[in-house]
Order: sequence, then structure tokens, then C-alpha cells
Amino acid sequence: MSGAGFAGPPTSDEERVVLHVDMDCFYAACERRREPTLRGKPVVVGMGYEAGEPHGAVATASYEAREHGVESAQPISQALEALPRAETAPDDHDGPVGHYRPVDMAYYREVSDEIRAILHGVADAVREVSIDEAYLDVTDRVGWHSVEVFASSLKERIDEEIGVPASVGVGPNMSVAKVASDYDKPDGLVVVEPAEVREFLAPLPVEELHGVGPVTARELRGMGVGTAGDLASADRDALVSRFGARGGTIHDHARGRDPRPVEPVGKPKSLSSESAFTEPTDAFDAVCERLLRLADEVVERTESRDALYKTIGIKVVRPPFDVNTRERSLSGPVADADLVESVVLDLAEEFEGETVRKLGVRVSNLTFAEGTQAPLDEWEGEREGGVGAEDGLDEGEARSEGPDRDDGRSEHDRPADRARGQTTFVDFT
DNA sequence: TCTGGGGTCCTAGGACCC
DNA sequence: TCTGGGGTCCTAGGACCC
Repeated sequence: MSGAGFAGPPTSDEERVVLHVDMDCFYAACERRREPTLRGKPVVVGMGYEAGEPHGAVATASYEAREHGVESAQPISQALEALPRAETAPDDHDGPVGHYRPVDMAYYREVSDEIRAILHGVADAVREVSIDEAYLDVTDRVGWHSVEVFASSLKERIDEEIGVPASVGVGPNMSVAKVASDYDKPDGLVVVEPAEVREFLAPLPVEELHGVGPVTARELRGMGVGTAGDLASADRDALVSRFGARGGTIHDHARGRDPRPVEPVGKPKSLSSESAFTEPTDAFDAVCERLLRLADEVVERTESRDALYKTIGIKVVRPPFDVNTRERSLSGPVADADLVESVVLDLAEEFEGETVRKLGVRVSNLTFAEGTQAPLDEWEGEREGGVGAEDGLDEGEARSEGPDRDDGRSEHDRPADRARGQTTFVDFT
């Protein structure tokens, strides 16, 4: 990232001991935790799903449910065909049945918090990637000779104290640990010592590597690269010219190299809400109504996180799957619900009369009112007024505050920016 | 996979500045 | 007025991850 390499913790791979802890079918496991009779049975957790209803999509399916053809991201209606609801299956139905539950994020977060507490207790550095997944750097606590025992007892602790199963992978860096945890799911424990890395990775299909998705995998196959071993011995320059920076990254990963330190994830860079229509619509008033609802949701979340935003955008997905994004940047960070609504509606106008299947609202270029102490801000005192609706755009201050802001711009440049911003502002009011 | 929702990072062209 | 290089920000789209 920072090519200049200011801060950079040590990145020499070989000596680190990194765990990747990945909960198995986490949502389904949580449902079983509070409803133990579900253990061993097919469980389907649906988002946008309500008890007894056919709509929504599969968020998580337990392995038992997967055996019957239920897949993640599948429409619930389709899952129901493969696996009828236990409660309402016809009496004469003698095939397998599934237990369907709506997503309950608040509960899953509680469970996740308990797990997190355990993880932080056993590692020096923890990176929580998502609600059900984390990397741990335990270099200073455990050596390779004892890490298997360590990981195994961590798994046991999570299982006994929290009541959900986890798979754990261990490697000399995040990339290898990640592949290792996937290798033997569920309830797996795989340790890959530095000397074994290349051998371990070589036979795996390229898409097992972090950063290789379906598109890249297809292209790689076209180049005759099917396994991580092939990729490891491929020509780096060719990869970079084909895939850009990612080409270098996946080449590294295929060779078992990953210099990224295990560090906590920072503040979010954007916040968004999306929602799909049950049926694509060309009714512009319905589109606007939905956009305003999404705008409300996003604004509410920015408020609860004390976030200011400089850029407001929408996403309009037209059938079959044509994604369009539009965004507009303001002159400085604001927190202004009315402004979000007017910008969103303004950006939407272009799509009046179009058929849309899905909409989204997003704010980005975030700054955080509370977290501004930081060593970031050399121009202290510049942003105290930011939160207010009216003064948010004033003063021409409050340009972005990233650590990497350059300042090739001199002082007298900024009034021009301000003028531009004011114009923008006036357009919507 | 007839494709749900919330994110991250990268790329590339154009505007604009020095 | 022309030419040119270096740099940032903005916007739109794409790939990927969970």
C-alpha cells in the first residue's frame, strides 16, 4: 500500500505464525445454539425471509441442507423445492425436510462478540474480517512445534464455551492460513509450516486462492494455468500485464507469500444500503420512494457511527444485470439527511422511465467526527464545524483529511474549490 | 447459479493545477 | 501561443470477498 513504507510493521514472512479462524455455517450454528433440537438437521437461514413465507434468499445453509441441494444466495422459493419446510411438509412427504429461520443479526453479533473476546485473549494481533472470521498473529506466543495443540485447544474452547464449531488454518501468513482453514471444512484444523507451503498449495485449483475469483480463474485456465503450482511458476510480468496489480498479488499468494501484517480493520470507507424489487419496475415514483427509504437507512447508520461523508451515490441495476452507478462529491464532509435525499433524487432522474430490478444508496469519502484526534490532522482546528447541515459546506475547509493528502495545493487554491462546492450545494436546495 | 446485501480495492479517462 | 511533464481529484465500472 504505502509504497514509501513509513510505518510498515515487519513483513518478513517466514517467522510469523498466523491463524485463520472461520466459523462453520455461522448463522445456522447460532440458530442451533439457541435451539439445540436443530443439531444434526438441515437448517436454512434466509435473509429477507419471514417465517412461513417463500421470499428471500439463503444466507447460510447447514451442511445437511447443502446435501439436498440448498445453496447460499439461492432464492428461498428454490430452496423450498429442494427441501420442503419441516413445519408444513405434507403428511405423505417422506423425504428430507429443512428448518427455515430468518436472519437475526443482533443475536449473531452477540455470539460473535463472545468469540471475539476469546480470540483477543489468545493473540497479540487480531484482524476481524467479518462476523464469523478472523486472523490471529500468535508469533510471540506459540512456536511451530506447539501450534497444533494451541489451535486445537482454541477450537475446543470456542466449541465448549460458545457452542459453535470453527475451522482453523495455520500458516506463515494470512493468505496461507486462509487456504488452510478452507482445506478441511467443517470442523477442520490444518497446519502448514513454512517449509511445506509450496507443496501444500501446488495441487490446489487456482480459485482456492484468496483473490482469484471466477473471472480470473477462467482467464488463467485460458493461459494454461489451472493450479496454484502452475500459477506459482508462471511469468510474473505476464500476470501483471494481464491482471494489473492483482496479477502480482495472486502470484505471491500462489507462492505462499503474503506480506500483509495481521492488523485490525480500520474505519469503514463507505456505507451503503441496497434492495431489490420482487419484480422489476419502471414506475419512477416507486423507484424514488425506494431510494428515499435506502437513503434514510444509510443516513441513520452514518449518524450512529458519527460519520461525515463527502460523496453521495446511487446504484441502479437494470435487467438482466446491468449495474449503473452515479455519484457526486461535495466540497467537504457533511452529515445532512436532506442533502442526501436531494442528491439521490437528482442522480436518479437520468433513469426515469427505465426498468430497474435493484437500487442502492451509498455514501463514501467518510470521515469520523470522533476519531479525528489522530496524528492525521496536521491542520488541526479545521473541521470542528463539520457536522451541522448548514455549515458543513462552509469555510472551504474540510477537504479530505486522509493521511496521504498531498499539499501541492496552496492556500489560495481552495476558495475555488469552495465556490465549486457551493454551486453544487445550491443546485439541490 | 437467471443472480441478495454490504463491503474493499483497482483501473482508466478526463478535468484541473503547477 | 505551443509544448510537455508531474500530480491530484472525480467518476464509472469491474473483480473479488464474506
